[in-house]
Amino acid sequence: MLALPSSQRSSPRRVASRRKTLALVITEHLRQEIVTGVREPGSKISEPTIAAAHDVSRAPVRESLRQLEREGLVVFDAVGRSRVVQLTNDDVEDICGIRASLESTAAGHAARRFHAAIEQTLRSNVAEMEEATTLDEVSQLDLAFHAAIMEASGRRRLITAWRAIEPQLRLWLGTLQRLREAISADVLAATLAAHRDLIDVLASGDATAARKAVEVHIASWVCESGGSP
Amino acid sequence: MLALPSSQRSSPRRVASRRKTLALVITEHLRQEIVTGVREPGSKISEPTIAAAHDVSRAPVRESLRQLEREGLVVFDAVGRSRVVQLTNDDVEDICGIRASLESTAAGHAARRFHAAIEQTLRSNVAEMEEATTLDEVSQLDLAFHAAIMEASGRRRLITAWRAIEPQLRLWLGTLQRLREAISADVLAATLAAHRDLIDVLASGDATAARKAVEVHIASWVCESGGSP
DNA sequence: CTCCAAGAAACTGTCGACAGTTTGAGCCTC
DNA sequence: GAGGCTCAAACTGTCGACAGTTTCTTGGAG
Repeated sequence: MLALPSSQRSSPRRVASRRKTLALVITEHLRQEIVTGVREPGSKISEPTIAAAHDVSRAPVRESLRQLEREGLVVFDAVGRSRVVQLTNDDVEDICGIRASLESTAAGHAARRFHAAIEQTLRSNVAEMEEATTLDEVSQLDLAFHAAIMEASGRRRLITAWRAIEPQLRLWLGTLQRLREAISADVLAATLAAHRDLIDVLASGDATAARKAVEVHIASWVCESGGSP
Repeated sequence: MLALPSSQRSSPRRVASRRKTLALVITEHLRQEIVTGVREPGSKISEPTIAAAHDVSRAPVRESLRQLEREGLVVFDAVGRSRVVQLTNDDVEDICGIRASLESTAAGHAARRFHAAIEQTLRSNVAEMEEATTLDEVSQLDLAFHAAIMEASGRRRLITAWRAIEPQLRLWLGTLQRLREAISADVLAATLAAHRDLIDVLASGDATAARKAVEVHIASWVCESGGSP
């Protein structure tokens, strides 16, 4: 079963319900397990089991699973059983395509409303990535960088759509990571360079150039290295 | 309150639970009410009220609302209250952009795997549209035409993403409809022509041309007539 | 007549329970 | 030893209930 901070399983439970619903906590936990591969693609997920593991009723678990379905990490069959999604090569290709489109559109908007605070965020992300050592750290920071650009666009709907596929990207990246060992210095250097360039383009305010730059960056990134299992 | 087929409110209720969950029924009903404007954008939605109206408990209602949230028709505030979404002009613009991107990508795939059954579906849709008289009918058929192209792509992920925004498109189209009265003959003719051309391009198997054609078609369609309230 | 406050009403998040269905396991038959 | 059948275990969909909050209402103070 799943490990959980002991505070939560034996305490009155109603304690931590300030704005942080149980469903949210469980969602995050399950998402983590799926993305990191602790739960294998295709493996079954049973509501009662998870409920018991978290010492809660099935209600919040149900909600979590629906949320994860929306994120594309869990799929339900015709009779309502859920399992961890198994991404196909086609899926990955589609996801990357959608992602590229969303991010390049967002970059266009971001270029138009660029300002110091955003630049600050992006630059410190790059700085952190320079220090990063593990492949996992780099991935996290890379996603964070792209997430920051999405936020910078200020477009509610674009952000929503991007959030809906981001977990799948993480899942896929995680799968790849478990196959490789470390990150090649070349790739890291290229990523850093691309990110720096991107910041400059955004700062220039040239929306068209920003869109193009993002498109190129994403296309050159992992997205066509051909999928998983 | 909401009207409902009387069979459902007084009968044993467990009757119709074959594959059709209550949540599904309620989702469809609410979706209909939202896109048709019966429930106004921004209006509050309370679980107990809807549950009572459908003569069910809150559980399926809850699930329905989450589903509608995923479809972008319902939004939840920080304290968990839900309301009908109010689309902004930016939202509409984003949605149309995402839609164009998804559909043009799908058209590319569809062109490569085009076959008689698909052509049949599309052509009969056009035929129906020629007969259509009301603006509503035309809208329905137009959406169905585009949905058919998405299906024809055979790309799971693209279809999922498209389904996630299609209801919002319907909502927005419905809003527009309620402002205008009838459909202009010009627009209808142009749409029909575009759809016929599209079928030919798909049949030719030229993926690049298909992508382009869809992009142009969508761009020329309602999506830039500038939004709602 | 306006503004604030206490109380009531309405809601959401979560729980435990039950019924009908589906999946699995074990046993019996060839 | 393989295959089919029966029964039990496990699951999902739904229900009604309760507790803690938030929101609306109504009465009172200024």
